[in-house]
Amino acid sequence: MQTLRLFSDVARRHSFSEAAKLHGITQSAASQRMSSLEKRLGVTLFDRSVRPLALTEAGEIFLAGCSELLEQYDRLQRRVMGLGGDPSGSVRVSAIYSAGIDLLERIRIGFVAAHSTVNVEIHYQHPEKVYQSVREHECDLGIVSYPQRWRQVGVIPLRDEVMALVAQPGHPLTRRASVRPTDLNGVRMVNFDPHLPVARHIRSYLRHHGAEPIVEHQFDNIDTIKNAVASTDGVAILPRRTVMQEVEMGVLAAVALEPQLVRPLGIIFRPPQRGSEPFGDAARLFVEYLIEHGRLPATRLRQEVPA
Amino acid sequence: MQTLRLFSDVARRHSFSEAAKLHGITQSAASQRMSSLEKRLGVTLFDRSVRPLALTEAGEIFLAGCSELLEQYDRLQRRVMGLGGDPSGSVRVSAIYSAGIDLLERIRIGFVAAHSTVNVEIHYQHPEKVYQSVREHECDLGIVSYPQRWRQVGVIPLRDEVMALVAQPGHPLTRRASVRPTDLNGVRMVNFDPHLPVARHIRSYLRHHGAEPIVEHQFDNIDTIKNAVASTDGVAILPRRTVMQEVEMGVLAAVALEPQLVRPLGIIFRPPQRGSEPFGDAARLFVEYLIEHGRLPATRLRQEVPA
DNA sequence: TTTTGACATTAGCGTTTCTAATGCTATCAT
DNA sequence: ATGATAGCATTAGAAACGCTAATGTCAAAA
Repeated sequence: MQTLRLFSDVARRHSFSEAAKLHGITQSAASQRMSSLEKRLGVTLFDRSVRPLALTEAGEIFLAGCSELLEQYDRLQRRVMGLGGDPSGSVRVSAIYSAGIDLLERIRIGFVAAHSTVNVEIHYQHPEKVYQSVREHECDLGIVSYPQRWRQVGVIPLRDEVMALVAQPGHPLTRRASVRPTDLNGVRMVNFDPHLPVARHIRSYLRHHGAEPIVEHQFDNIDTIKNAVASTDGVAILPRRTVMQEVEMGVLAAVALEPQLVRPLGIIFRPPQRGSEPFGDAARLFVEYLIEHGRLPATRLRQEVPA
Repeated sequence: MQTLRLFSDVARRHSFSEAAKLHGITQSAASQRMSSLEKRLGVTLFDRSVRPLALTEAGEIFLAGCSELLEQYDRLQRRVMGLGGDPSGSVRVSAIYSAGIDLLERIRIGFVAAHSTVNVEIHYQHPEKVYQSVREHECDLGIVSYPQRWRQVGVIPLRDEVMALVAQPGHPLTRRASVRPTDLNGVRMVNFDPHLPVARHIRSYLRHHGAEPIVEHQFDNIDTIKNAVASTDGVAILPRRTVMQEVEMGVLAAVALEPQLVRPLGIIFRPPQRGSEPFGDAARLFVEYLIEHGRLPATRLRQEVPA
């Protein structure tokens, strides 16, 4: 049983040493246990010939089964131990960078304060990696923008983030109370990398409202965009929340867009296979907390942007 | 894992020593392992103060969970090992005495011949015990007559056994090609114990056809009834199949009943709980074999007896 | 009450599994 | 290319764990 748990951790982290540390044993012990597990099963579970350790096909299957098995065992143990109380265990979250490290960290801290038996790990990654992590059992849930009910993932809408026009404090457009898309005609703009969902939605928003800004640069990460805007005369459309701090410090200025543009954030998870629960108890608890505390205090009605 | 398997066997057999033998270890080892399991869980699983060892409430819950878990693990292991072949493991069957030791044994032998990796154990018990065994996870499936979709068990009809009038070879009624219920008026009869379902159905059959035999004795077991009939002038209504041998040997005579009376046999099983399969792979295979080979060569249409 | 069967307990031993140290190899940076 | 680095494999020895055998205890049956 403990060996399965070790396997699960090794597989998710793609590392013997990390998993070993986590279990309080040496890397050597982990290696030996995994070898003997493979011998028992008569199957190679890992591909050791590549450096971020990979799983073989059999390993993938075994990982999926193990996750389910372990969760089930934990549930059983909890039931038998008569604990109606908090579940224990870990929740692994993969989030896109721009989900807001500050926001998620605040939520995480509040959560572990309320449920001290649960450990929450958040990894920030590129959107593609988030989907992949969820599909490959490397995490319990993912947080992405514009969640798509893609094959192999389920979706829970989380919140709509209001987008705002961002520019240097001295920029002419920042004088106004709000900016309309047509005001951006001919304005130099910094946008997201075109293969990020958010970039496609912004372009679509602009095109449908007849705006044709000059896209000067494209970055795949919010911080770089903020830096670019702060040091040039370009503008950008970013989630208002992500620039709050810079606005207060006077480094950037933000102006409301008219009509409003929102970026939906959502939780994605691997949908239940035949007969398994979508989340483990710890993960479910966290999702509930996330929905409760992660929504905007006063959520405005979500406004659809024509695709 | 192996400990869970041991627990499962101990719980089902209500015996440390038997389970230990089954696992090729000493009773002492089994005792120690179970103690340590209890310590790990922080719960008492067994009630050791009664002699056929009992399970505590927590033990019952844990057993149900373990069964599920172990089956799931076996499935996973098989998948990973790339075996699309026969499942391995044990199938535990509880059957009523009168299901026919000869019939079931023949089926069992045929089955293990075809699937050598599967072990089949059949226990013959009283009907109540069979239901209890199924409900309490002590077996994978049960075989009973007049299966009732009682709470907590699922039902698969297996076969209808034709009932016949049985008497000493010299008895007047055995001269005839068939016997009608009214012919039994005033005849001395040996019947099943009234709290067996089959007895209630026979009485109901007789009453609805206006027959009023004199019920002289009541036994809860077919062999005793056969003995009683063979050594007195009483008659009995028994499944024809169960007296074939005695008829051939000239110890008993059997005559068809008109209208026909049948006793349905069925398979009972504990219905799937949330998300678990109704049978393990080995058990499913056996059930399929049972249905295939356990039905009468030419099954006559089942004839309902008004309740 | 006595007997019997079954579980608990203990000590000692054997196997398993761990650690520590070292070697090997894939990746990365220069 | 070439060396540096990180991570896994392998080994031997040590610690830990689980098993057996023997004995004690208690519930159920006679």
